[in-house]
Amino acid sequence: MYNPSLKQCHTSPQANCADCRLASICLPISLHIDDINKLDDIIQRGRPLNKTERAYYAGDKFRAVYALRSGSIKTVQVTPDGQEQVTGFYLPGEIIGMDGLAANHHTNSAIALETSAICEIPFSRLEELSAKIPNLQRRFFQLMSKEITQEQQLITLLGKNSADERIASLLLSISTRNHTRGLSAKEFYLPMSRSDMGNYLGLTIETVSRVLSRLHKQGIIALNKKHVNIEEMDTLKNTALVQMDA
Amino acid sequence: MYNPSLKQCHTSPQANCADCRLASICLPISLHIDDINKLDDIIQRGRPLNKTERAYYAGDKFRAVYALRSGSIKTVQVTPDGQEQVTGFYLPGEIIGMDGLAANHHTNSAIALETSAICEIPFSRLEELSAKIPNLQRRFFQLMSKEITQEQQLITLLGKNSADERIASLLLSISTRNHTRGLSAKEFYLPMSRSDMGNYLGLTIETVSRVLSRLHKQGIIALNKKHVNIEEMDTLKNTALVQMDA
DNA sequence: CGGCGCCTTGACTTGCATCAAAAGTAGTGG
DNA sequence: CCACTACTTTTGATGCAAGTCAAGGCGCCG
Repeated sequence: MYNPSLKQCHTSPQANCADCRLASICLPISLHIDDINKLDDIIQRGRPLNKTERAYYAGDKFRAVYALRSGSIKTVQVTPDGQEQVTGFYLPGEIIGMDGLAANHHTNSAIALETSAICEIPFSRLEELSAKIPNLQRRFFQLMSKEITQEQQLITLLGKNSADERIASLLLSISTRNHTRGLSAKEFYLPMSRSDMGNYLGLTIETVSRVLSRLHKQGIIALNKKHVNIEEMDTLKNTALVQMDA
Repeated sequence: MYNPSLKQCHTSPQANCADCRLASICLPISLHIDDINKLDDIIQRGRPLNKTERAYYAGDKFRAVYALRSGSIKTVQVTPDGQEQVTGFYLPGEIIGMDGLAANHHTNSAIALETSAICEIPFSRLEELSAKIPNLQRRFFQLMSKEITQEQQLITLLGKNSADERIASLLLSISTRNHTRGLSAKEFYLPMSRSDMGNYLGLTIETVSRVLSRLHKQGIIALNKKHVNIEEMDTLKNTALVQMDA
């Protein structure tokens, strides 16, 4: 069931962390209420991004990380020979921009897949605050570590798995992450194009389309453009072999 | 030129960070001398690992991260269906174990590829110290971010590049990392087996062997078992297209 | 010197890419 | 509201890079 309340979130830009429906999965996890308010003080909420607009560009000086409040975002790297590689898809409550820390400039661009709202968290302030709030420091270390382990799962997927397994894994990843957000694990929209899926999974657009059609014909998923309904969850999980988790 | 002094490093287990030849590329970068000594106080140096011994096992409770002092290490993930995926190769001065932070247990095993010495850095102490030394906190954030960006480069490599490009990229990665350590960029030993290389790059052992033979026949590299001499650096760089950096 | 891993090489197969074209969808302006 | 254009997706036919299967070589160690 597609939950339109998500769409509405970016219409209340003044919402603070303490009230935010996503607080339980976002940066503030495990913080005391007064620490949440301190965090809230440094967060900047701008106007929503329209589809194809960018939160930051590859090459931009690194100044902040961003929490996605609503919508969805892809991160994209440009290779030296000018090709684009999609490095991740992000859903509300997830943090983007941590790639910029190492070299002090972003190595990815973050592009909105639909109208999206983000909370900008200036990094220098976050650093100061982390030094004062041990749980926040710990939380941020954890978020980066989670990014690392997730990327390792993607590496495994790209290194070892067939086209069918890759697609099934991506569908299940989005399914479980939706579920974590109180949405349906069974029925959801894919915010990205076939081309983005293929790029992310190391497949051509034709292969993505063929695999999705096949899963549809086999009755494992119902598919209408970007709207997916997982009809046989167990079969899909068997196909995936590897569960990429949230 | 293979520099045997590297081999000797693990024979001086009492070395401290301030004296360590690797300090300029390891965790202590940009720390004041007294801060380095504080860091040094929490570091534990055990006996060297023999080949195939593990610094930690996947599933182990996360207690520490580890700086590699000498030798080389691979990190390996086990997929649900029992296959192994090599997720990284590590050289002296590099930090391993940051995968364990997110879930509070390691998701990889760290396996010595040859006799190797490591510095164990208990994480709870590192956290405390990071809160007191801003440069250390920053440095550790940077190391994790670097891990993220490097993995994204590997994802791109696996998603978009041919067998030749993957092998060339790995050779160049090891070359530049050796160079950073004051060793030759041109001539070096590959510490890992063909099987490890293939596993890491998403290729079969036969393909790795064929590509290396081809590079050899073309005169781009000289190859004797694990000993590599890059004869035509520019050609190799052209083959790689993408430079995976240190 | 014989057995066991690791690596190389060759012959054959196959999954996915490539090429091509048509159908579907969205956006724009008259 | 429809016509027109441009983009995305689907489907089909063909080709190729890398996988699989198989055999043999090399080095190491007891």
